[in-house]
Amino acid sequence: MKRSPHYSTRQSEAVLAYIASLDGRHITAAQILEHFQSSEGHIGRTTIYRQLEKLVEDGKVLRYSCNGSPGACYQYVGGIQSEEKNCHLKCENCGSLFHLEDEVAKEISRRLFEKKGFIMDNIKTVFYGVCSSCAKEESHV
Amino acid sequence: MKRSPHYSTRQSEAVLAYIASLDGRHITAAQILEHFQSSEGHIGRTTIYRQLEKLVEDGKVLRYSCNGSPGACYQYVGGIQSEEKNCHLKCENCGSLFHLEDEVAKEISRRLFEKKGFIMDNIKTVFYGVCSSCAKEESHV
DNA sequence: TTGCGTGCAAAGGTTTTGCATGGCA
DNA sequence: TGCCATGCAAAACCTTTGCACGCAA
Repeated sequence: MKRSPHYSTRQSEAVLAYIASLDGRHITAAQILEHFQSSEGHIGRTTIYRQLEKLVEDGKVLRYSCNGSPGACYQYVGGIQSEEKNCHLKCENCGSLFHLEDEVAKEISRRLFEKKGFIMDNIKTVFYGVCSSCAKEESHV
Repeated sequence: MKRSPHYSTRQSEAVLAYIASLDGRHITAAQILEHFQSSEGHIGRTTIYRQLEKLVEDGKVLRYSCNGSPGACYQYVGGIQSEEKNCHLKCENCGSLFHLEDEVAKEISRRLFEKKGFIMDNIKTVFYGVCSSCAKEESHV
């Protein structure tokens, strides 16, 4: 659980910059790999996986699987969660990511503790579902 | 996207029966594989994967990834993808997976809907954190 | 100088595919 | 009988590891 200090390298900066530049959209590991194979600033596969691992540990990036397809997806959340350590809501329809107010998160967290003695990790926990805009659209169809 | 008619075979029945017998608990592909390697009614790897694929297409079974661990998880949902299915609590320390009582899940779900208009997907949502037994141990250390 | 970071090659594990055979309807 | 299903072996994937070298602090 302890974190070693991170060195700043060309590769670590580039991976973070790239995934952060997606503005919250998610991307597959394969796509990241491909991006850094082709662009002039080549980065090895191993390094990319290891940087992603660190970003996930740091809570800057989320890792999850997209719809049963093999291969993980990554999504930058560093900007969202920097101040408050909030949970996220992930819309399975449009892919948008929302952050949950601290108040509600705490309430849920407390509930889980009372009922199950479970200490929720706000950074890692992601609620999946359908966001309000998508729910509206679906009801029209 | 079209479905061919399915033949009923010893293997297809056995796979469905096994996963349905878990009463909603999920299971990894590896565990299913193992089960049918060892039990007297041996079923080949390929067949198991293909049966699972069909069950997922039919909506009888859900496939998702358990956190970052490689390998998919499957869960029987019997065609009713209702809001009544349980969420899971995943302990980041010991790795145990717990089920969350329907009552609590509903409460949380309702809260998210009220506050954010977000319709939670109970099946996909996983709460990460530390379970009660691990919390106790940690406090002793 | 120290120890983390990098990247190649190779290993490890999961899932899919080719193909000949078996079995349901 | 006509297809679909099965299962072995092998291929195709995704991710991690071993190891020697590079480089930030």
